[in-house]
Amino acid sequence: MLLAQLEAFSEVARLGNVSRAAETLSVTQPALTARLQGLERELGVDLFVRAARGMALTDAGRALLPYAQRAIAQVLEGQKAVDDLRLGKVGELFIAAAPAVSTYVLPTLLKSFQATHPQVRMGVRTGHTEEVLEMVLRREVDLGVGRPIQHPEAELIPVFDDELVLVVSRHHPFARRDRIRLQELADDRLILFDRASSYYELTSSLIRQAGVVPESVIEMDNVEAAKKMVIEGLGVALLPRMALLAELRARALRPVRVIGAPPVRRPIVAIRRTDAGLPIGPVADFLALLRRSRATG
Amino acid sequence: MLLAQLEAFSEVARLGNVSRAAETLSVTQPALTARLQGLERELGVDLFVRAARGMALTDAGRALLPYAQRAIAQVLEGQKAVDDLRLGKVGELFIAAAPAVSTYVLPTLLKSFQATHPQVRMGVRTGHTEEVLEMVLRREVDLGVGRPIQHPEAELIPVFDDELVLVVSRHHPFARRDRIRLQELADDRLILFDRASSYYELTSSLIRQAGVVPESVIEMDNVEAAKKMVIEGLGVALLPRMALLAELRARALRPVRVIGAPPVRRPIVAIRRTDAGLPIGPVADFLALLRRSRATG
DNA sequence: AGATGCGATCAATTGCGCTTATGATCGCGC
DNA sequence: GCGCGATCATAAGCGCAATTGATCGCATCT
Repeated sequence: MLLAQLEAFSEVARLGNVSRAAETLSVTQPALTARLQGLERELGVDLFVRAARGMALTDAGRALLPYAQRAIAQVLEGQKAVDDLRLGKVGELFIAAAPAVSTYVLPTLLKSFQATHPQVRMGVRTGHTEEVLEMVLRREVDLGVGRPIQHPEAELIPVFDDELVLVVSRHHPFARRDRIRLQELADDRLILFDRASSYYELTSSLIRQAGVVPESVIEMDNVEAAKKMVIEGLGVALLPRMALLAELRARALRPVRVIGAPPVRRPIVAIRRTDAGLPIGPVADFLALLRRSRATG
Repeated sequence: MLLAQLEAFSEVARLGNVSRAAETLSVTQPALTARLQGLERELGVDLFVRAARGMALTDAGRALLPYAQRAIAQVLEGQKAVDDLRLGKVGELFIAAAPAVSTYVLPTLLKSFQATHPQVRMGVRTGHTEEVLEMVLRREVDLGVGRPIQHPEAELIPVFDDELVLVVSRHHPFARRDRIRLQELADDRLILFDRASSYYELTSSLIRQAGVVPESVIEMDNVEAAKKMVIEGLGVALLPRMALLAELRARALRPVRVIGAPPVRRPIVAIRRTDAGLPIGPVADFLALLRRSRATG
């Protein structure tokens, strides 16, 4: 049985006239006649009584009509559901993100996403990249955001590069200078944060690599506290740029470039299950937003 | 969009495997692949992620699946509904019938019909043939049963011929004789029934035609009373055979043939709206039963 | 590394529906 | 009463698309 036959049946039943139904369906009248005959042949009953005045439903036709209409309606609704999803109108967007992303990137992004996708249910879960990967693999979230991590069932989509920025307080001597030499850091107190974060390792190795042994080190367990310490003039810190946007803009913290030390860039990637296919709908839209957000970083 | 595409989609989604789905659908694997690709092209989204292990639904596929399944289910249920109707399993059988039919024919018939069609809702309305016609035209009933009556929107289907039978009591002198001459009736009391019925006219004209003026006439308004009168020996009566089946079988009434007077036969017909099409299902089954019942008359 | 399973692709064929054109029937109006 | 318009059915030709069997490419498993 063909959907076209049911549409023909439904439309002819509605209009009681093959020729007019042919117009509204944009086919020729013989084509419709053939569809109806095919349907009647397949079902083994007459669906219409042919009169000079047109077509009238038989009992069998009356019995079939509601089923045909419901079948057609389901197809249309299905198309609409897929369209809505494809266009990102409806759906879900659950994201797992690393703490820095979750704290400093997502709020702004999700706000503007919510504005353009009011019907999309959203949710965020925070964890380190390994946990993000787990949540993606367990399908607890539609998308993960974190640093690159390899797994056969996960694929990574580059999103933007974060950068470790050396910052000092506005009153610090370095604040007036464009750039300094790494050795000058030896006199400063270095503020590290979150042993569990990948930044810790990066920061430490950078320092060690330069043979600089800072006079003292303060270890914090979160970025927010570290920033406060720097602002209060307790030391300098290498912090991810995405965590500093507000303070840099307000000039509460000043970036300092280190001569000879190339910027430490860390790619941020989106993590998807390999078997989820190309992102569509809300996920695709959010990914695009995420990549554009590089400009704001 | 084709129903075949939705079936392909649904089955592949169920089995996660194009080749196996092709088997259960009795088509080749490339055919299924083509259907899926066509559906994806039409919807503008991927429905499956192709992996070495098979096919996995995408979000879009998951969104579409319930609609596809419901559409298919509606089609199947529609087929079943038509089949049930065609085979007379379900449906309605509302009959309008002339009084004699309603009283003497339908009870037996509907009893056996009910036995073979337990799921069919039945109903009977009684009226003279003109009223039966009206009920048919107003679609209050599926079928009328009565004497022939012409109307442009009604068609008549011969069912059986009823016969007017001259009956006498078992003690009547005629009871021992095969046949009598019409003139012999002159000595008898003639029992007529129901001025409103067509039988009245027929009976009267038969008598008048023979030039016989019965000694006396008793007029009853129903067949049942008339039969009782005859049984009690109060006279003779010309009554429809279908109203006499029980008494003839019990030999409480005896039929008498009148020499030279051909049997008065009256066709009983079924009455259907012209625009209702060929009877199917319960109506068709009952019609067949009705025509076979001629044997019992 | 070879074998296996799976889906995509290819080329030839078939079938089926669509369109245009024509026929058949009926009701209606002049 | 006869032609005309409306309506659905039929016929013939065409073209698209589905089917098929074979083959390819890829990935995984052994």
